[in-house]
Amino acid sequence: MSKELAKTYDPKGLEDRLYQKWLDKKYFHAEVDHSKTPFTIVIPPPNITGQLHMGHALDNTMQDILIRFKRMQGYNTLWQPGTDHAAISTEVKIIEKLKQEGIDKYDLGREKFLERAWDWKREYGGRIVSQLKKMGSSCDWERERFTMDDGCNRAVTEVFVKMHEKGYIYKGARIVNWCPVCNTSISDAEVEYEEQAGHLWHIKYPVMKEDGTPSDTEFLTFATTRPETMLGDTAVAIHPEDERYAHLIGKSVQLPLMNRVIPVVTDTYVDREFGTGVVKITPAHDPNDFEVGKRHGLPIVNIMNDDATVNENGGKFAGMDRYEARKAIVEELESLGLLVKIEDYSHNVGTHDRCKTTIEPLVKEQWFVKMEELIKPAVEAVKKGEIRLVPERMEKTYFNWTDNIRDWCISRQLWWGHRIPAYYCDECGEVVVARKAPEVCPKCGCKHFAQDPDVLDTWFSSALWPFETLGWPDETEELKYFYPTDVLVTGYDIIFFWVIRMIFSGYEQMGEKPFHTVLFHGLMRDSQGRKFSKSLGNGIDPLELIEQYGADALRLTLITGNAPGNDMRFYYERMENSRNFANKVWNASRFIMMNMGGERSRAVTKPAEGELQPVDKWILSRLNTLIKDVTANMENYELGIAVQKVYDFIWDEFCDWYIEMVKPRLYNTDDAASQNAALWTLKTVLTDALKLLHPYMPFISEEIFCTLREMEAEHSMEEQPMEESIVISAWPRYREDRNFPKEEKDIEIIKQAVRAVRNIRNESNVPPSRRTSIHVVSDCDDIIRTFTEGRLFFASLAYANEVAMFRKSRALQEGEDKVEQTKEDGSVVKVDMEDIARDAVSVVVPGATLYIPFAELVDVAQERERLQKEKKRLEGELARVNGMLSNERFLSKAPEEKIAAEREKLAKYTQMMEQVELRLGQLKER
RNA sequence: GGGGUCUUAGCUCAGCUGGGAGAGCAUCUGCCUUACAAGCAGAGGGUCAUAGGUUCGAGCCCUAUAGGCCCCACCA
Repeated sequence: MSKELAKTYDPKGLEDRLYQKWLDKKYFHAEVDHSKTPFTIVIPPPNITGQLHMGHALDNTMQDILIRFKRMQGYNTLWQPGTDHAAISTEVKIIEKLKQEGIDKYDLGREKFLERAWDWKREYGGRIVSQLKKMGSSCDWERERFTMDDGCNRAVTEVFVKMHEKGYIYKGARIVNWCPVCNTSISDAEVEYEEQAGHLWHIKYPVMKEDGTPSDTEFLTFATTRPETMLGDTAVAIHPEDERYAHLIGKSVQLPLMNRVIPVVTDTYVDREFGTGVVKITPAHDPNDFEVGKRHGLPIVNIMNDDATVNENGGKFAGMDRYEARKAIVEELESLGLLVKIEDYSHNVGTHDRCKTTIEPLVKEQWFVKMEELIKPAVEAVKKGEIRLVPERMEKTYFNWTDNIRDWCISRQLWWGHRIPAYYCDECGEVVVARKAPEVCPKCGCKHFAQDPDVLDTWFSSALWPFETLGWPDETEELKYFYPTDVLVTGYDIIFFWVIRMIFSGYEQMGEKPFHTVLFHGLMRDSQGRKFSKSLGNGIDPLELIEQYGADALRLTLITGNAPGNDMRFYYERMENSRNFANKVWNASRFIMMNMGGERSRAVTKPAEGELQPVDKWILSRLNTLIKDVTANMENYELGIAVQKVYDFIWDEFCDWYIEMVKPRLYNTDDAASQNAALWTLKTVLTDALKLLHPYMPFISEEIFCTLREMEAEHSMEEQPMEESIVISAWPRYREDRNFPKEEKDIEIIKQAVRAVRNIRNESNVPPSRRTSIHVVSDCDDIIRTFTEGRLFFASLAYANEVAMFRKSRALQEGEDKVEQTKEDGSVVKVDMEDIARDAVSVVVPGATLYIPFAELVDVAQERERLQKEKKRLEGELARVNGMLSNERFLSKAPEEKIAAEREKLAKYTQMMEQVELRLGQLKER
């Protein structure tokens, strides 16, 4: 392996190589180890049909960041991976594929179909996994699971049987959401409501006379959005206190077209204000009507086949599609004079979230989970804070669902999935729910059983994911050690489908929460804020982005500038910026290594504290603060904020300031101790910065870390050797002995001074080639010392061609009137301080004033304007600070530090004001 | 109908417990300076949606209004 980094940063090759190394070294593998604290995340299992999309990329990046962070902190981390069989999605895909081959699902038969499904799983199930690896996900792949592997199958059966025994699972005829295209029932959560323009048909039914014949004059008029369901009407309802219809209570109406006589019932469900205050009741095809029907003992007339055509109960309309029938029925009613009017009406129509087909409410025998009791611990857990939702506002959404919970329809009329462990006796019809097929009917003793043909909702098995993947229902060591898991990371869009169901399942089966924190992220959108979708063709393939920019850049892009739970737009510009940052890190590292190794090979040793120069202490201190802040942010799941701080530190403070400040020391002096201190600081800061960056950008940080380590092994006398990989290195710790507040302050002042000089030069159009002399007057010893002894300051300015000479002077304070000035040819002359003051532009920085001769900065008018602006600003600041400090309530209430800070500001501003006024006075004199 | 959320620089968004308005991109100026032009040094640009309120002090807390987005809900 080469000891040097390649000339240019190129993530290609590098990333795959490192990932393979991590796998070989088994860094991601976790074993039960009671000497360490576990930290566990279970992956939201991607569908086997799936391909990596931006949502996965974001989701997995967040999880990987947390896992890598905790791993470095010394936790025994397990990121449990796996895939989901995705019952309906997969089944639809396979049916499509079969269709292309000209094969019909039903002709093929269940067994053959399942074979095809397993083939599919074997072929494509691994695809998403290899794509996750491309992202750098540090999952324990040796523990990969699948929701339909043997263990999960056992778990599902176990839960089903146990809950059935407890009475939590029951079978019953209920209104279910039926998808006529997918030919299955679906749960409430899978129904998506869509506003559609429709019509409101006003129809009237004749009231029955005493003699049993329909009246020609008296009618009950009502409105409906679905006239075709009238074929199944079994009553008409009015409000019990509606005086308009009081005389009709107990009477009947004739159901036209079917010539059925149906009763008029009273029910408070009817809203007197809406329409005519009359509602037709179709118990078989409307959830509300179903309830009304139950209350009044009305018959249930199902008029619809599973494919949404009218069945034999629909009389002459039998065989028609639901929309054809609607048309025919309206026409016929019109011809009978029973259609009053048609209004335009827009209303919410339920559609199936997978295929967008309008769902049909139907009465069906289905399996349900009774939610009332189950949900209680799940509600309590969040209320008591046992489970924390991040961001907190998700609790509202959570409770909104739990408060209005309805029984969960779990049976699906599909083939791909967990088959329901219910068996029906061929002879007597007895239902046996058991872990294994029964041999003998407990009721009639016969030996022939047929298993329920239905399978379970995908989410039934997903709900068990946090414990079934750890070995449940067996009491494995893993289960005892890793459960409850720690954090669940997922999008807020599946809070109902999955999060809540995992929580109540955890409490029900394990008697314990499945995780203590749920970290929600938002949805990824395109640059125009639209969802990524196939039909829009606006999808962006994360794999292509990785190919072009690298996984590190993609990860950084996804995590920056994003708050938990907020949607995020994707911009290529941001990818470029991330890649540029990676390049920056790469090059800074190259610079450091160039100086450590190669021809100028030096042994870097830990310097004595006295050998560290103020700038060294400054950057070490800044790093120390950074470590503290970033760690706190990450522990609080503020990943975007944390990485932003690392980014700013590396690019701004470390690269643009520290490295520049240190260059002259390395290039222009022979002071070995100083050089060593600089190199040691560079290396130390880089190493820790890389560690802070590693969870976000694992590949580049590892590559640099390892290269550095090799150099280190050769050149350093450091007592603590670097770890063999950054993956398993120790997270940097905040150290009191690396706090240098004084140096931090001093260097901040120097930075301000440098900026001020640059500014003036820039504003005054001083060409870079032009050298400028600057004289410093200061009452601050520290600054003078930094300016002089820490030559790096001059040098860095010189590097930027900003300062040629620089001499200390306390002339004004000391009463001296001459300062030394070194000319370019090296000769030293004495210059009158008064002359300098009069003929110079002054730059005021805290604790010092810099004078730049006018001769070199010509525009006096501009300078005056600038000073006046500055004066105005200072006046504002002073007013603010004075206001605060003269406020008694502030003084009594505000914390000491704050008051002290304000006092400091007051002093600072006052001093600055004096300088500005002085300078303005000088300018006038001229 | 209920709830959530957003409105901050030209664009997209950060801004953690109330105390000196930020980033990326875009624009303008000047630099090929021996890690990096995927770069460096600067500049311009904001009455933090509107109106009230609490507070010594509000982008941040409260109320109302306007507009956008999202979720939930059985008004036929």
